[in-house]
Amino acid sequence: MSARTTATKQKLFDAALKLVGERGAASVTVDEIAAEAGVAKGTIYYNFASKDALVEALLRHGVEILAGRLRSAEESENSLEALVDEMLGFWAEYPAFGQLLVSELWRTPGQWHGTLSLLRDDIVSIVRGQMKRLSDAGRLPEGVEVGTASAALFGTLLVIALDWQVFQPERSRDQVRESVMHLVRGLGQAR
Amino acid sequence: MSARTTATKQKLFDAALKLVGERGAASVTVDEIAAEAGVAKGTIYYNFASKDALVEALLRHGVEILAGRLRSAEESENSLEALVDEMLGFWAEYPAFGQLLVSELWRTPGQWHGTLSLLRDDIVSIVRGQMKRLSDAGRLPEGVEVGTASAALFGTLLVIALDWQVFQPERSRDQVRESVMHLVRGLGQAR
DNA sequence: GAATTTGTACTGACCGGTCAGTTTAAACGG
DNA sequence: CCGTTTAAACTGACCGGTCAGTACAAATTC
Repeated sequence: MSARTTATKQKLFDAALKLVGERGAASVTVDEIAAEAGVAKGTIYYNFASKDALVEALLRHGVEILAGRLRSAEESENSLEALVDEMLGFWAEYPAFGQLLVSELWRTPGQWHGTLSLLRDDIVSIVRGQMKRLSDAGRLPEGVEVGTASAALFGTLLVIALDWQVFQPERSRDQVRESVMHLVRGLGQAR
Repeated sequence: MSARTTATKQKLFDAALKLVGERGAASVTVDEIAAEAGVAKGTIYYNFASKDALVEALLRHGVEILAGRLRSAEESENSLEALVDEMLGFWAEYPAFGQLLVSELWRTPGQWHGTLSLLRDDIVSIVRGQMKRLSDAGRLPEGVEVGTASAALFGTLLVIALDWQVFQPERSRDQVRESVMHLVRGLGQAR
Protein backbone atom coordinates (compact mmCIF):
# COMPACT_ATOMS: atom_id res chain seq x y z
CA MET A 1 0.00 0.00 0.00
CA SER A 2 1.49 3.30 -1.17
CA ALA A 3 2.02 6.26 1.11
CA ARG A 4 -0.57 8.17 -0.88
CA THR A 5 -3.17 5.48 -0.38
CA THR A 6 -2.43 5.34 3.32
CA ALA A 7 -2.91 9.08 3.58
CA THR A 8 -6.20 8.91 1.71
CA LYS A 9 -7.51 6.15 3.91
CA GLN A 10 -6.49 8.12 6.98
CA LYS A 11 -8.39 11.16 5.71
CA LEU A 12 -11.41 8.96 5.12
CA PHE A 13 -11.17 7.43 8.59
CA ASP A 14 -10.96 10.86 10.19
CA ALA A 15 -13.91 12.19 8.24
CA ALA A 16 -16.04 9.08 8.69
CA LEU A 17 -15.25 8.91 12.38
CA LYS A 18 -16.32 12.48 12.95
CA LEU A 19 -19.60 12.22 11.06
CA VAL A 20 -20.55 8.67 11.95
CA GLY A 21 -19.72 9.17 15.60
CA GLU A 22 -21.88 12.25 15.78
CA ARG A 23 -24.89 11.19 13.77
CA GLY A 24 -24.79 7.43 13.46
CA ALA A 25 -23.68 5.22 10.61
CA ALA A 26 -27.07 4.95 8.98
CA SER A 27 -27.83 8.64 8.70
CA VAL A 28 -24.50 9.79 7.29
CA THR A 29 -24.25 9.75 3.50
CA VAL A 30 -21.26 8.70 1.48
CA ASP A 31 -21.28 12.08 -0.26
CA GLU A 32 -20.94 13.80 3.10
CA ILE A 33 -17.99 11.66 4.10
CA ALA A 34 -16.31 12.39 0.77
CA ALA A 35 -16.88 16.12 1.18
CA GLU A 36 -15.61 16.11 4.77
CA ALA A 37 -12.49 14.24 3.71
CA GLY A 38 -11.97 16.52 0.72
CA VAL A 39 -12.01 13.59 -1.63
CA ALA A 40 -14.09 12.51 -4.60
CA LYS A 41 -16.87 10.03 -4.03
CA GLY A 42 -15.26 7.62 -6.46
CA THR A 43 -12.15 7.50 -4.29
CA ILE A 44 -14.16 6.00 -1.47
CA TYR A 45 -15.36 3.22 -3.72
CA TYR A 46 -11.87 2.75 -5.11
CA ASN A 47 -10.55 2.16 -1.58
CA PHE A 48 -13.50 0.39 0.02
CA ALA A 49 -16.02 -2.05 -1.33
CA SER A 50 -19.00 -0.32 0.26
CA LYS A 51 -20.10 2.12 2.92
CA ASP A 52 -20.45 -0.77 5.33
CA ALA A 53 -16.94 -1.96 4.56
CA LEU A 54 -15.61 1.52 5.31
CA VAL A 55 -17.31 1.58 8.68
CA GLU A 56 -16.13 -1.90 9.49
CA ALA A 57 -12.55 -0.97 8.63
CA LEU A 58 -12.98 2.07 10.83
CA LEU A 59 -14.08 -0.07 13.76
CA ARG A 60 -11.12 -2.41 13.29
CA HIS A 61 -8.73 0.49 12.96
CA GLY A 62 -9.96 2.15 16.16
CA VAL A 63 -9.85 -1.01 18.23
CA GLU A 64 -6.38 -1.72 16.90
CA ILE A 65 -5.16 1.62 18.19
CA LEU A 66 -6.82 1.14 21.56
CA ALA A 67 -5.51 -2.40 21.98
CA GLY A 68 -2.02 -1.28 21.01
CA ARG A 69 -2.05 1.45 23.60
CA LEU A 70 -3.34 -0.83 26.31
CA ARG A 71 -0.63 -3.36 25.59
CA SER A 72 2.09 -0.76 25.69
CA ALA A 73 0.65 0.68 28.90
CA GLU A 74 0.82 -2.81 30.33
CA GLU A 75 4.46 -3.06 29.35
CA SER A 76 5.55 0.21 30.87
CA GLU A 77 3.61 -0.09 34.11
CA ASN A 78 1.96 -3.33 34.98
CA SER A 79 -1.14 -2.22 36.91
CA LEU A 80 -4.86 -1.98 36.53
CA GLU A 81 -4.71 1.71 37.19
CA ALA A 82 -2.34 2.29 34.31
CA LEU A 83 -4.76 0.44 32.07
CA VAL A 84 -7.69 2.53 33.25
CA ASP A 85 -5.77 5.73 32.77
CA GLU A 86 -4.73 4.79 29.26
CA MET A 87 -8.25 3.85 28.33
CA LEU A 88 -9.69 7.09 29.63
CA GLY A 89 -7.06 8.94 27.65
CA PHE A 90 -8.03 7.09 24.51
CA TRP A 91 -11.70 7.99 24.87
CA ALA A 92 -10.73 11.58 25.54
CA GLU A 93 -8.72 11.62 22.33
CA TYR A 94 -11.28 9.82 20.17
CA PRO A 95 -14.69 10.73 21.60
CA ALA A 96 -16.44 10.03 18.32
CA PHE A 97 -15.10 6.50 18.33
CA GLY A 98 -16.71 5.98 21.70
CA GLN A 99 -20.01 7.22 20.33
CA LEU A 100 -19.75 4.93 17.33
CA LEU A 101 -18.85 1.93 19.45
CA VAL A 102 -21.52 2.44 22.07
CA SER A 103 -24.23 2.78 19.48
CA GLU A 104 -23.28 -0.38 17.62
CA LEU A 105 -21.75 -2.73 20.16
CA TRP A 106 -24.96 -4.07 21.68
CA ARG A 107 -27.04 -4.11 18.50
CA THR A 108 -28.16 -7.71 18.52
CA PRO A 109 -28.26 -8.78 14.88
CA GLY A 110 -26.55 -5.70 13.48
CA GLN A 111 -24.40 -5.92 10.38
CA TRP A 112 -21.24 -5.56 12.51
CA HIS A 113 -22.24 -7.74 15.40
CA GLY A 114 -19.88 -10.54 14.48
CA THR A 115 -16.93 -8.24 13.96
CA LEU A 116 -17.71 -6.25 17.08
CA SER A 117 -17.93 -9.33 19.27
CA LEU A 118 -14.38 -10.22 18.32
CA LEU A 119 -13.12 -6.68 18.75
CA ARG A 120 -14.75 -6.42 22.14
CA ASP A 121 -13.00 -9.61 23.15
CA ASP A 122 -9.64 -8.13 22.13
CA ILE A 123 -10.05 -5.31 24.60
CA VAL A 124 -11.82 -7.18 27.38
CA SER A 125 -9.23 -9.94 27.36
CA ILE A 126 -6.46 -7.42 27.98
CA VAL A 127 -8.38 -6.02 30.93
CA ARG A 128 -9.13 -9.53 32.12
CA GLY A 129 -5.43 -10.38 32.09
CA GLN A 130 -4.69 -7.54 34.48
CA MET A 131 -7.63 -8.42 36.66
CA LYS A 132 -6.61 -12.03 36.87
CA ARG A 133 -3.33 -10.93 38.42
CA LEU A 134 -5.29 -9.05 41.09
CA SER A 135 -7.49 -12.04 41.65
CA ASP A 136 -4.55 -14.43 41.94
CA ALA A 137 -3.03 -12.10 44.48
CA GLY A 138 -6.25 -12.34 46.46
CA ARG A 139 -6.86 -8.64 46.07
CA LEU A 140 -10.36 -8.95 44.64
CA PRO A 141 -13.41 -9.20 46.91
CA GLU A 142 -14.81 -12.71 46.92
CA GLY A 143 -17.87 -13.23 44.75
CA VAL A 144 -16.49 -10.97 42.03
CA GLU A 145 -15.84 -13.00 38.90
CA VAL A 146 -12.99 -11.84 36.74
CA GLY A 147 -14.85 -12.30 33.47
CA THR A 148 -17.82 -10.25 34.54
CA ALA A 149 -15.79 -7.60 36.27
CA SER A 150 -13.51 -6.95 33.32
CA ALA A 151 -16.42 -6.65 30.91
CA ALA A 152 -18.15 -4.35 33.34
CA LEU A 153 -15.04 -2.21 33.79
CA PHE A 154 -14.62 -1.77 30.07
CA GLY A 155 -18.25 -0.80 29.59
CA THR A 156 -18.26 1.44 32.60
CA LEU A 157 -15.21 3.37 31.46
CA LEU A 158 -16.81 3.82 28.07
CA VAL A 159 -20.02 5.30 29.43
CA ILE A 160 -18.28 7.40 32.04
CA ALA A 161 -16.10 8.90 29.33
CA LEU A 162 -19.12 9.62 27.11
CA ASP A 163 -21.16 11.02 29.95
CA TRP A 164 -18.30 13.24 30.89
CA GLN A 165 -17.89 14.64 27.37
CA VAL A 166 -21.59 15.08 26.69
CA PHE A 167 -23.12 16.04 30.01
CA GLN A 168 -20.26 17.24 32.20
CA PRO A 169 -17.71 18.80 29.85
CA GLU A 170 -16.71 21.29 32.53
CA ARG A 171 -14.95 18.56 34.49
CA SER A 172 -11.26 18.16 33.82
CA ARG A 173 -9.79 14.88 32.72
CA ASP A 174 -7.86 14.73 35.99
CA GLN A 175 -11.06 15.03 37.97
CA VAL A 176 -12.73 12.27 36.02
CA ARG A 177 -9.72 10.04 36.26
CA GLU A 178 -9.56 10.54 40.01
CA SER A 179 -13.24 9.64 40.41
CA VAL A 180 -12.78 6.46 38.47
CA MET A 181 -9.59 5.64 40.30
CA HIS A 182 -11.39 5.91 43.61
CA LEU A 183 -13.76 3.23 42.46
CA VAL A 184 -11.04 1.04 40.99
CA ARG A 185 -8.81 1.35 44.04
CA GLY A 186 -11.76 0.48 46.21
CA LEU A 187 -12.27 -2.61 44.13
CA GLY A 188 -8.62 -3.57 44.16
CA GLN A 189 -8.16 -3.08 47.87
CA ALA A 190 -11.43 -4.28 49.28
CA ARG A 191 -11.43 -6.94 51.99
CA MET B 1 -58.01 9.72 24.10
CA SER B 2 -60.23 6.72 23.33
CA ALA B 3 -59.44 3.19 24.45
CA ARG B 4 -59.01 2.26 20.83
CA THR B 5 -56.39 4.91 20.27
CA THR B 6 -54.55 3.92 23.42
CA ALA B 7 -54.42 0.33 22.24
CA THR B 8 -53.14 1.37 18.82
CA LYS B 9 -50.42 3.55 20.29
CA GLN B 10 -49.40 0.69 22.55
CA LYS B 11 -49.12 -1.64 19.58
CA LEU B 12 -47.01 0.96 17.81
CA PHE B 13 -44.77 1.42 20.84
CA ASP B 14 -44.22 -2.32 21.13
CA ALA B 15 -43.44 -2.70 17.46
CA ALA B 16 -41.22 0.36 17.25
CA LEU B 17 -39.35 -0.58 20.41
CA LYS B 18 -38.55 -4.03 19.10
CA LEU B 19 -37.33 -2.89 15.69
CA VAL B 20 -35.68 0.37 16.67
CA GLY B 21 -33.93 -1.22 19.63
CA GLU B 22 -32.52 -3.96 17.47
CA ARG B 23 -31.50 -2.07 14.38
CA GLY B 24 -31.41 1.61 15.27
CA ALA B 25 -33.88 4.39 14.65
CA ALA B 26 -32.42 5.50 11.35
CA SER B 27 -32.38 2.14 9.63
CA VAL B 28 -35.88 1.03 10.54
CA THR B 29 -38.55 2.09 8.06
CA VAL B 30 -41.99 3.33 8.92
CA ASP B 31 -43.44 0.59 6.74
CA GLU B 32 -41.68 -2.04 8.84
CA ILE B 33 -43.03 -0.59 12.06
CA ALA B 34 -46.52 -0.54 10.60
CA ALA B 35 -46.23 -4.15 9.45
CA GLU B 36 -44.86 -5.29 12.81
CA ALA B 37 -47.71 -3.55 14.61
CA GLY B 38 -50.28 -4.97 12.21
CA VAL B 39 -51.45 -1.50 11.26
CA ALA B 40 -51.52 0.56 8.09
CA LYS B 41 -48.82 3.10 7.49
CA GLY B 42 -51.33 5.89 7.52
CA THR B 43 -52.30 5.02 11.06
CA ILE B 44 -48.85 5.91 12.24
CA TYR B 45 -49.15 9.33 10.69
CA TYR B 46 -52.63 9.69 12.10
CA ASN B 47 -51.27 9.13 15.61
CA PHE B 48 -47.87 10.79 15.31
CA ALA B 49 -46.65 13.77 13.39
CA SER B 50 -43.57 12.02 12.03
CA LYS B 51 -41.26 9.08 12.47
CA ASP B 52 -39.11 11.23 14.74
CA ALA B 53 -42.11 12.15 16.86
CA LEU B 54 -42.96 8.49 17.28
CA VAL B 55 -39.47 7.67 18.51
CA GLU B 56 -39.47 10.66 20.83
CA ALA B 57 -42.81 9.60 22.32
CA LEU B 58 -41.36 6.13 22.73
CA LEU B 59 -38.37 7.50 24.63
CA ARG B 60 -40.63 9.53 26.92
CA HIS B 61 -42.91 6.57 27.47
CA GLY B 62 -40.07 4.26 28.42
CA VAL B 63 -38.44 6.69 30.80
CA GLU B 64 -41.81 7.36 32.39
CA ILE B 65 -42.19 3.66 33.16
CA LEU B 66 -38.67 3.38 34.53
CA ALA B 67 -38.99 6.51 36.67
CA GLY B 68 -42.32 5.31 38.02
CA ARG B 69 -40.85 1.99 39.04
CA LEU B 70 -37.84 3.58 40.68
CA ARG B 71 -40.06 5.89 42.69
CA SER B 72 -42.27 3.07 43.86
CA ALA B 73 -39.21 0.98 44.72
CA GLU B 74 -38.02 3.92 46.80
CA GLU B 75 -41.35 3.99 48.61
CA SER B 76 -41.46 0.33 49.49
CA GLU B 77 -37.84 -0.03 50.51
CA ASN B 78 -35.69 3.02 50.89
CA SER B 79 -32.24 1.80 49.87
CA LEU B 80 -29.79 2.08 47.05
CA GLU B 81 -29.83 -1.65 46.61
CA ALA B 82 -33.57 -1.68 46.04
CA LEU B 83 -33.10 0.96 43.37
CA VAL B 84 -30.36 -1.03 41.66
CA ASP B 85 -32.43 -4.16 41.73
CA GLU B 86 -35.46 -2.45 40.26
CA MET B 87 -33.39 -0.90 37.52
CA LEU B 88 -31.80 -4.19 36.57
CA GLY B 89 -35.27 -5.70 36.45
CA PHE B 90 -36.44 -2.97 34.12
CA TRP B 91 -33.59 -3.53 31.70
CA ALA B 92 -34.24 -7.25 31.81
CA GLU B 93 -37.86 -6.63 30.92
CA TYR B 94 -37.24 -4.02 28.20
CA PRO B 95 -33.87 -4.90 26.67
CA ALA B 96 -34.70 -3.15 23.44
CA PHE B 97 -35.29 0.07 25.30
CA GLY B 98 -31.81 -0.18 26.71
CA GLN B 99 -30.43 -0.63 23.22
CA LEU B 100 -32.36 2.36 21.95
CA LEU B 101 -31.28 4.54 24.83
CA VAL B 102 -27.63 3.63 24.72
CA SER B 103 -27.39 4.28 21.02
CA GLU B 104 -28.99 7.72 21.20
CA LEU B 105 -28.17 9.10 24.63
CA TRP B 106 -24.68 10.33 23.91
CA ARG B 107 -25.23 11.44 20.30
CA THR B 108 -24.02 15.00 20.57
CA PRO B 109 -26.26 17.06 18.33
CA GLY B 110 -28.81 14.34 17.64
CA GLN B 111 -32.45 15.19 17.03
CA TRP B 112 -33.37 13.91 20.48
CA HIS B 113 -30.47 15.31 22.43
CA GLY B 114 -32.54 17.96 24.16
CA THR B 115 -35.29 15.56 25.13
CA LEU B 116 -32.83 12.90 26.20
CA SER B 117 -30.90 15.27 28.43
CA LEU B 118 -34.06 15.97 30.38
CA LEU B 119 -35.07 12.32 30.52
CA ARG B 120 -31.63 11.33 31.71
CA ASP B 121 -31.92 13.91 34.47
CA ASP B 122 -35.22 12.40 35.58
CA ILE B 123 -33.57 9.08 36.25
CA VAL B 124 -30.23 10.29 37.50
CA SER B 125 -31.85 12.65 39.99
CA ILE B 126 -33.74 9.76 41.57
CA VAL B 127 -30.51 7.83 41.94
CA ARG B 128 -28.80 10.95 43.22
CA GLY B 129 -31.43 11.35 45.91
CA GLN B 130 -30.67 7.92 47.28
CA MET B 131 -26.97 8.47 47.04
CA LYS B 132 -27.18 11.75 48.88
CA ARG B 133 -28.66 9.90 51.84
CA LEU B 134 -25.64 7.60 51.84
CA SER B 135 -23.33 10.55 51.57
CA ASP B 136 -25.03 12.43 54.42
CA ALA B 137 -24.69 9.32 56.54
CA GLY B 138 -20.96 9.38 55.81
CA ARG B 139 -21.17 6.04 54.11
CA LEU B 140 -19.51 7.13 50.88
CA PRO B 141 -15.73 7.09 50.44
CA GLU B 142 -14.30 10.58 50.47
CA GLY B 143 -13.48 11.99 47.09
CA VAL B 144 -16.56 10.45 45.51
CA GLU B 145 -18.94 13.16 44.35
CA VAL B 146 -22.61 12.33 44.48
CA GLY B 147 -23.39 13.87 41.09
CA THR B 148 -20.70 11.95 39.29
CA ALA B 149 -21.32 8.71 41.11
CA SER B 150 -25.04 8.66 40.43
CA ALA B 151 -24.56 9.35 36.72
CA ALA B 152 -21.89 6.67 36.61
CA LEU B 153 -24.09 4.17 38.42
CA PHE B 154 -26.94 4.72 36.00
CA GLY B 155 -24.69 4.31 32.97
CA THR B 156 -22.91 1.36 34.45
CA LEU B 157 -26.12 -0.51 35.16
CA LEU B 158 -27.25 0.16 31.64
CA VAL B 159 -24.15 -1.28 30.02
CA ILE B 160 -23.91 -4.17 32.42
CA ALA B 161 -27.47 -5.13 31.58
CA LEU B 162 -26.82 -4.87 27.85
CA ASP B 163 -23.56 -6.77 28.05
CA TRP B 164 -25.29 -9.46 30.02
CA GLN B 165 -28.07 -9.87 27.47
CA VAL B 166 -25.87 -9.71 24.40
CA PHE B 167 -22.61 -11.36 25.41
CA GLN B 168 -23.38 -13.41 28.51
CA PRO B 169 -27.00 -14.53 28.16
CA GLU B 170 -26.19 -17.76 30.01
CA ARG B 171 -25.88 -15.86 33.29
CA SER B 172 -29.00 -15.72 35.41
CA ARG B 173 -30.47 -12.45 36.54
CA ASP B 174 -29.67 -13.40 40.13
CA GLN B 175 -26.03 -13.86 39.26
CA VAL B 176 -25.83 -10.50 37.55
CA ARG B 177 -27.65 -8.76 40.37
CA GLU B 178 -25.29 -10.27 42.90
CA SER B 179 -22.22 -9.13 40.96
CA VAL B 180 -23.53 -5.61 40.79
CA MET B 181 -24.56 -5.68 44.42
CA HIS B 182 -21.03 -6.62 45.42
CA LEU B 183 -19.78 -3.49 43.79
CA VAL B 184 -22.54 -1.30 45.21
CA ARG B 185 -22.15 -2.69 48.71
CA GLY B 186 -18.44 -2.12 48.45
CA LEU B 187 -19.13 1.46 47.51
CA GLY B 188 -21.69 1.97 50.25
CA GLN B 189 -19.58 0.44 52.98
CA ALA B 190 -16.13 1.62 52.06
CA ARG B 191 -14.08 3.49 54.60
C1' DG C 1 -87.02 4.00 15.07
C1' DA C 2 -85.52 4.47 10.35
C1' DA C 3 -82.73 7.78 7.86
C1' DT C 4 -79.05 10.92 7.91
C1' DT C 5 -75.18 13.39 9.60
C1' DT C 6 -70.91 13.79 12.16
C1' DG C 7 -66.50 12.66 14.18
C1' DT C 8 -62.90 9.58 14.85
C1' DA C 9 -59.85 6.04 13.52
C1' DC C 10 -57.84 3.74 9.99
C1' DT C 11 -56.35 2.32 5.11
C1' DG C 12 -53.00 1.73 1.33
C1' DA C 13 -51.80 3.36 -3.26
C1' DC C 14 -49.07 6.88 -4.64
C1' DC C 15 -45.50 10.76 -5.12
C1' DG C 16 -41.21 13.01 -4.89
C1' DG C 17 -36.86 13.13 -2.95
C1' DT C 18 -32.74 10.81 -1.34
C1' DC C 19 -28.88 8.03 -1.51
C1' DA C 20 -25.73 3.87 -2.30
C1' DG C 21 -23.40 2.54 -5.86
C1' DT C 22 -21.88 2.79 -11.10
C1' DT C 23 -19.80 4.58 -15.11
C1' DT C 24 -16.63 7.10 -17.81
C1' DA C 25 -13.14 9.89 -19.57
C1' DA C 26 -9.68 12.50 -18.25
C1' DA C 27 -5.92 14.07 -15.10
C1' DC C 28 -2.23 13.19 -11.81
C1' DG C 29 1.97 11.45 -9.68
C1' DG C 30 5.87 8.62 -8.39
C1' DC D 1 3.28 3.74 -17.33
C1' DC D 2 0.31 2.13 -13.81
C1' DG D 3 -1.92 2.78 -9.70
C1' DT D 4 -4.65 6.36 -7.88
C1' DT D 5 -7.69 10.25 -7.86
C1' DT D 6 -11.10 13.47 -9.94
C1' DA D 7 -15.46 15.35 -11.52
C1' DA D 8 -19.83 14.74 -12.97
C1' DA D 9 -23.62 12.54 -14.66
C1' DC D 10 -26.58 8.68 -14.05
C1' DT D 11 -29.44 4.62 -12.22
C1' DG D 12 -32.79 2.55 -9.55
C1' DA D 13 -34.30 0.97 -5.24
C1' DC D 14 -35.99 2.63 -1.24
C1' DC D 15 -38.49 5.46 2.03
C1' DG D 16 -40.84 9.41 4.53
C1' DG D 17 -44.84 11.57 4.08
C1' DT D 18 -49.56 12.54 1.77
C1' DC D 19 -54.27 12.09 0.74
C1' DA D 20 -58.66 10.61 -1.01
C1' DG D 21 -61.43 7.34 0.52
C1' DT D 22 -63.44 3.55 3.90
C1' DA D 23 -65.46 1.81 8.35
C1' DC D 24 -68.27 2.42 11.92
C1' DA D 25 -70.35 3.98 15.98
C1' DA D 26 -72.60 7.66 18.22
C1' DA D 27 -75.40 11.65 17.76
C1' DT D 28 -79.20 14.06 15.34
C1' DT D 29 -83.31 14.62 12.75
C1' DC D 30 -87.97 13.76 11.23
